[in-house]
Amino acid sequence: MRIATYNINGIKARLPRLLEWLDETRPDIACLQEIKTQDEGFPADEFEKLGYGAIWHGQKSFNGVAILAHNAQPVETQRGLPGDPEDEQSRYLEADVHGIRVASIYLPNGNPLPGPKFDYKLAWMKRLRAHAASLAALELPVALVGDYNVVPHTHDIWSPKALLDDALRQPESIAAYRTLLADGWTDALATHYPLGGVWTYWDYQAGAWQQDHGFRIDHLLLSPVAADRLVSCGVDKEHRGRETPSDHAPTWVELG
DNA sequence: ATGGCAGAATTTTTCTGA
Repeated sequence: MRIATYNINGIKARLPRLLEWLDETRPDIACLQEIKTQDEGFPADEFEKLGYGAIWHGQKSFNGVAILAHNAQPVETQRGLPGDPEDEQSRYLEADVHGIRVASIYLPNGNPLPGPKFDYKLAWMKRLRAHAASLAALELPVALVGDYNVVPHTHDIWSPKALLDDALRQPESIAAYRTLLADGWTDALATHYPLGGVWTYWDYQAGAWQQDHGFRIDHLLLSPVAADRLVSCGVDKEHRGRETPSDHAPTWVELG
């Protein structure tokens, strides 16, 4: 079974690319981020034609997450990250499907820093850790996948000097990510490619794609039971080089 | 020190992203 995460940067602008990717790679579960539409604008019919059931949590202009499942309808278990009733941003959606509990995560970027956006990022990561701990107690395998907006190591970016002043590479952001992993979550790509050098994002600007100036921020975190089933994982890098692409590439795990 | 690009909603600009 393959589970993929894909920050599509706008589901309306990206629909042809997204349908093409689904048709070509047929993931069993696809978690999407940055759908950038209100609930009414979600093109569920288009996914149904390809045999995908879907749930989504939209928001006007920004954010927004969704979960697609091949030949199945995801059963929603959580909408919005618990822990702050005043947080109205659509960044977390969770479901049971194909025998696994899966969450689609769009973690706050946190720029600029210092400031309220960076504070929000760190508070969000703290809430995620608490909620993840409650999921770890389940009997089901669990996968927390999405755009974490954290570059975990210096070997996860094209140059260790890049983004040093950015929220994606701040010591506090990285520490919060490592604390989450220390609770027992496996970063699938980090485990499979321990030397790094694997990118999931390339900026639209300054010829980043052409020069392979990327970094790794899309992560698939597996509970111990799910991690035991990890067969392979990777990035559908070629899709980043197509016409009018997202700035992220689809990233996936194969579980046995 | 700054720009470079892209998407959304409109406002031919502004905000957000990473």
